[in-house]
Amino acid sequence: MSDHPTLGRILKELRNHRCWTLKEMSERSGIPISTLSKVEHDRLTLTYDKLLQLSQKLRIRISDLFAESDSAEEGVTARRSIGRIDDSVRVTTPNYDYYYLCTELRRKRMIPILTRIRAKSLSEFGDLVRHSGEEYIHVLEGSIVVHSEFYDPVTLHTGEGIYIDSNMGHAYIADEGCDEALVLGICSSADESLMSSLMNIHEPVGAANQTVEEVDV
Amino acid sequence: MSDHPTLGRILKELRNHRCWTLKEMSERSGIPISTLSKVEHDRLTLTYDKLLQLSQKLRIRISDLFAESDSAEEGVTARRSIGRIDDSVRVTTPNYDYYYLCTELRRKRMIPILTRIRAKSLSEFGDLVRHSGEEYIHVLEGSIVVHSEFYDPVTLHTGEGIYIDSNMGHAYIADEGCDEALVLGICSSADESLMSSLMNIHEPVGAANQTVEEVDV
DNA sequence: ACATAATGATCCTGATCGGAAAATTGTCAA
DNA sequence: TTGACAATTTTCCGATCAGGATCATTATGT
Repeated sequence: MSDHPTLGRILKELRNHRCWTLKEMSERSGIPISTLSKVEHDRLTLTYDKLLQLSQKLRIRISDLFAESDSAEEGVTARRSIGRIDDSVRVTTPNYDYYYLCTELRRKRMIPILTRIRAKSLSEFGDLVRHSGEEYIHVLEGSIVVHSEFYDPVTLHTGEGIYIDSNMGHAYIADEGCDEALVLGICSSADESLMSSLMNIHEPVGAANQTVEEVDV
Repeated sequence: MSDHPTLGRILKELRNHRCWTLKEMSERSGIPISTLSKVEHDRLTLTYDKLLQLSQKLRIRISDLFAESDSAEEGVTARRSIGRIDDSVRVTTPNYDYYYLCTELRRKRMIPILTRIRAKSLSEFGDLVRHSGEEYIHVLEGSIVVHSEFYDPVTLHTGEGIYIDSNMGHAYIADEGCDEALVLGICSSADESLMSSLMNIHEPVGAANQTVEEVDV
């Protein structure tokens, strides 16, 4: 069992490997010599910003600084999760009610979300939403109008869907004919990484008063 | 540019999405509430050891804490494709009728497929299907029975869904109560072109007599 | 009224971090 | 061998900050 090697050892090996002096490393990284020296002797550790600075100035992956055995997975997994709205995690925003499905599964490549659309006009909706990744939206009940940054609005009825790049501004609003609409959305989680998708996906930028509540968990 | 979100934002999004309170997160991570609160408000950052602690206690990978989008961040794309069954590509197999949606879009990360399920018994179905990737299946009409390699069969009714690792053997058959069932399936495409995914994904291995015909393309 | 959750305000101990001085190591000439 | 001398590394010190405890406040729901 190799314990986590210290940050000092990692930095020292990195520096030796590249045949740098402390001074050279200091100039490249923008971190003073004295600090680097102390880190290498485990008399000091670094904070978030310094680690980030090291990572991008020296072009190291963050995970290397933590000696993380990177993606070691891709074995035969056999996960299964049933998506029922009663077991979902509900997130309400002014425009949508989200029901996150299958939340018990971590690190999925896709995120299924049942969404009840309340907004009925673009002005009511506010700014277009944009985030990384892609998404497919399928209309389950009612009909919706899809507004987007680079296309004319289009109306989708029950049974129809749309696939879009999510970094294009977009907004789904309920069509005039119906009171509310229910859609199934699937968001690609950006880079096989659950977190980065959770970071960016489906958070209306600047939405102030979100309420988050669990339902039946 | 690299709009590096702050550590605070990242932690906050993480916590919100898992629907944890500060207290809960504190207990799980072993970091006191006051510290977490300050971090989330960007009044504080964390040092190496705390970041490591967060990573392993909460089972997050370090790179996620730094919002490191390892692989190249793509440019701004603005694709859009409407998925109507009339514009789909139809593929018939003994067990299923597939309607591939949004086929005009190449290189998508997900593949939406409307599927009409005809098989009504596992014996009639044949061997379980297995392929790479993950998939989410949502029942639109009727109800289905999901058979899989490592789980008991489960019945899904209209409005319910299931997320599975596709390399686990699986089969969807129409429930006895209904004649046919209609489901919306989304397959994660292992970042390959549409064609190769059409070739590999969702083809019962060894299915001999497939008919492929385009409808309204 | 009560409990829970989030935030803010203090206070404190110990750590980060950077500049500058001191110590170490190596090189070369007399 | 000895004494400059420079390059590299380490130590010292002060200003700032991490990080944890505690209490007060506000909002929300029961």
